[in-house]
Amino acid sequence: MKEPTEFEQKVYDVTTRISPGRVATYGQIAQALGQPGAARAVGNALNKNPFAPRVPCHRVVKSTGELGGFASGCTKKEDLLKREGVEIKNGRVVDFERKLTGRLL
DNA sequence: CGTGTGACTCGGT
DNA sequence: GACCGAGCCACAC
Repeated sequence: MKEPTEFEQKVYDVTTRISPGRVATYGQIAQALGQPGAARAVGNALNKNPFAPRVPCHRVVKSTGELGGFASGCTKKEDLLKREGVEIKNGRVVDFERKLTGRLL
C-alpha cells in the first residue's frame, strides 16, 4: 500500500469539501487544485479513491450534469445523492448548474 | 525516459 | 441533442 501523491491527496481534500446537497464537476475540482484541464487526472484520483466512504465521489459529476463513470461501481449513490437533496433524473442531476458548487473553497 | 490509459472538457458538424 | 475528433494532466508499466 502506498500513499497517494500530493495531487491526488488534494483531489480528495477538495472532494470532501463539497457541501451536502451540492455537486462539483471534475473541471471545477481541477481548477480548484490550480490545474485547470486536469479533469482527467482528477477522475483518475477519484477512481483510485483509497478514501472511498470518506470521499463523496458521488458528488462529483461531469460538466454536462451526468453522473459520470463512477456510477459503474457506485450506482447506489444515486439514492444517496437524492437523499442529500440532489435529485437525479435519467442519470442526470436536476438543476445541476444551480446545485453546482460555486466555490470549492 | 517513452508509451498507454483513463470516473474529462470543449468546439465543430 | 447527438456524434467525432483533439487537447489536457497525472499515474502505471
